[in-house]
Order: sequence, then C-alpha cells, then structure tokens
Amino acid sequence: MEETQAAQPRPYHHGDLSRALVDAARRLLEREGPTALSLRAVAREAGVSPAAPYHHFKDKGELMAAVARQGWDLLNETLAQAKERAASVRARMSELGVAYVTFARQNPALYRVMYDSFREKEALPDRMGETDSAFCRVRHTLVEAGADPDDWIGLELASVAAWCAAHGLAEMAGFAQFQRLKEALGGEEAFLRGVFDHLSVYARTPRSPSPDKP
Amino acid sequence: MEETQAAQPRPYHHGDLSRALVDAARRLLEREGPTALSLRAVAREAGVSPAAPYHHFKDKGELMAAVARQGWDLLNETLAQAKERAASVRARMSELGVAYVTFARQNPALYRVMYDSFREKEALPDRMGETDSAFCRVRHTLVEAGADPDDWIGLELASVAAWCAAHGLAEMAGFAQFQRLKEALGGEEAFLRGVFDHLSVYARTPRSPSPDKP
DNA sequence: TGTACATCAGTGAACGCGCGTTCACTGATGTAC
DNA sequence: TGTACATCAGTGAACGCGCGTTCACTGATGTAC
Repeated sequence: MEETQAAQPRPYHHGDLSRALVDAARRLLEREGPTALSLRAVAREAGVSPAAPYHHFKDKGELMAAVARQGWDLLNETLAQAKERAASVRARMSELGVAYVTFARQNPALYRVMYDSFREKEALPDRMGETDSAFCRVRHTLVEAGADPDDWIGLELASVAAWCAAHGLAEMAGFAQFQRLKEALGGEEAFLRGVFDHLSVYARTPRSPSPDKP
Repeated sequence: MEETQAAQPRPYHHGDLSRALVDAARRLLEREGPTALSLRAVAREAGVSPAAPYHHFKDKGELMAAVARQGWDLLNETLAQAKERAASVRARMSELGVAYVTFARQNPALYRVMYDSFREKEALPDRMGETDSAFCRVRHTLVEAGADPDDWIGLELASVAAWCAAHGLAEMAGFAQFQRLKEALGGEEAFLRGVFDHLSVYARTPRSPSPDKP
C-alpha cells in the first residue's frame, strides 16, 4: 500500500504531506515522548501550518490512528523476520518474545501510542486489523511448537498468556529496578531471554499446563 | 500515618483538605478516566477554589504522587489479604496474580496513575517505596512455593516474570477480543486463572526453568 | 476572661500557554476546448 | 499551443477552551499577655 520512505525532492504542494505528517509524528514521539504529540506540534515538525493536516485527516484522532497503524505494520515485519531467524521450531516463541520487547524498547513512545489506539478500539465490535494478525502469528507459532490445535481454549489461553507477558515486559523492561539483574546477566537481551525462560509459553523445552487440582 | 476515611462533620477550614483532594481525585478518576485528572478538576470536585490545593501540595505532580501512593497502599493490602486467603502454599502465587489483576480491573484509572508514577520514578536512583514491598512479597511467595532462595538470579528472574505477566494481563484483560474466551470459561476470574495456569511462575504444580540448549 | 496579633487555609481574579478546530483566502495544478 | 476554469492543497488569523500557577486578599483560628 505504501512505498519508499520520502527522500524525493518534494515534487510540489509538499508532495505527500500525509506520509510526511506521520513521519514527523514519529520523529516527535521519539524525541519528546507521547505527551508532546499534538496535532499542532506535528504540523510544526512537518514545517506546515496547523490547518494543513485537515486536508489529509478528519481530525487529530485519525492522524494518531495512522501513526499507530504504521507502528503495527513495523512491528509485524519485525516479528516475521524474528520468526524466520529462529534456530529451531522450539525457539520461535522465545525469538518472537524477544523481538517484540526489543521493538517496544527501541520505540517506547510509538509503542505507547500503538497500545492506546488498541485500547480505544475496544469500543468497536470486532475488527482488530494489523493487531489481529500479530495475535494469529503467536497462536500459529504455539501450534508449530507443539500445542494441540484442537484444544481451542488451551491454545487461546496460551496465546493470551504469551501476549500479556510480552506486553508487561515491554513496558517494564526499562525500570531502573532491574538494572543490577541485567548487568549480572550480561545485558538486556540475556535479561529478556531469562525472563521468558521462566514463562512456560515461551520456554524452549516442552511443558503442559498444570491440572486444576494437584 | 493516615487514619479513618473522612466522615467527620467538617470541623472547620474544610478540616482535612489534603485527604479530601486525594479522595476527590480518585472519584474523578473512576468517573471520567485518567485524562480528566487535572488539578483544577480535582479542586472543583472537592468543592474548593483552584488555588486551594497549593496549600497542601507543591504542584500538580505532588498531588498525583499522593494519589498513586494511596493506590499502592490499597493494592498492597489487597495482595496481603489474597495471600492469606490461599488454600495452599502452592496456590499463593496464583491467588496473588488474580488479586492483582482484579484490583487493576476494578480501579483501571487509578492503576494507570499508579504505573505512571512508577515510570517517572525510574529517573530516581534507588528508592521504590510501596512498590518495592509488593515486589518483595512476590519474591517471598515464590520461595515459599518452592523456589531456591540461594539462586538469586533465578529468583529475581521469576519475580520479574510474574510481575510482568500480571501487569500485562491487568492492562489487557478488558480487551473486547477476549470476550468470547471469557464466556467459554464462565467468567472473568476463570479466564484470569486460566491465563496464569499457562505461565509457569504462577502454575499450581512445580516446574523448573528450561535449560538453554535442549 | 479579653484583647492584639501572628498564622493558617481559604478565595477569586488574573496571567500566559498550547491546544483542536474553523474560516476565508490564495496560489499551483490539471483539464476542456 | 493558449486560454478559462474547477479543483486541490496549502496559509494565517482567529475562536473558545481548560490548563497550571501566581497574587493580593480575607476570614477563622490559636497564642501571648
């Protein structure tokens, strides 16, 4: 749907302001954080008057949604690559998890916006867009790793567990509290792998869920 | 440090505006969400002029911090009770997790404010306050449940894993996407327990972390 | 017990700010003949 | 190729809003003598 990353000599009338605005928003996000992301600030960053965005987006919400969508696209690509990179089928979940959290850690402000847009979508009935495809990827990877595809509930629960753990770690991995532990393990990636190793859905050796009563 | 919950006939000069403001903030939070939480709105809700809070809090940030602190206190109490309620030592982690997420689900806006205050504390060097004691509780519970207290790294990783999973689930449990699954399981609590059962740190039967190479 | 006075905890008006959005406009472009 | 005109994508000024914070103030309270 979209092509290169700007870089043209501005053919005319700014050329492709729509994309330029989303790019400006991402620059702003990473430079100043999510609270600085106003429509006016984005227009300013793109070098355009505060009214200009209204020729491309209905309102501020639509601009934000476009930013979030680009984020989900990027994350999806990242996850797809990570999955291919995995050394074995068993290692795929772990690889996905690390890639997910690493993406969030490298684009923390964008990640926040992505999740906010996700939260707002709650109101809507069904569609989940890009997000859903990432969720499907997790489910599929769990089956590849040995989960029973006929156990709908078990598979769904495991997917949710994987998703929640990754989200939680993504939001918390940067906490100063964990600095010592990261150093003891020799870096952030080792830390992430270590945490995932303590969560059975990500573990690199097979496990089954526990029965309800011991 | 603090005592009852207002309920006096306003002795004079509003009596205890400091607490009244925090209470007003919580009312506002749950009624209108975290974005509505301005200093002016809190003053309005407490029936006081916009300048009044400045006799009790240095600035908006200090008010918010007070609200967050009350939230952490409440959560700590909730967790302590949940732990006592657990049927067996093995069930304690699971009970803690469910209590944690349930608290967040019942006070979603407050929970957001709590986490924001947590995030901002990152900048500070060491102190973690109430939050830390909740973290210690998790670590301690893991040891009670059979974790090796001498394996510092393993214990720390398991605590982080537990914490992240709970936080992730707390933020995502409300997503519409999970509605069908919740219904299939017969309610939200069953859903939460189901998810935790797929995460080894919460599981009610013992597990050990996987080795690095199969 | 009464009076003078410092202090404490409020008021309400005002400040400057950045925000989202609207509006009439203007200049560049594409199109029909 | 040249001209008339519709359209598209910008501008910049203005709107009303709620915000955090400040200020001089005021009235109730507590305290010293």
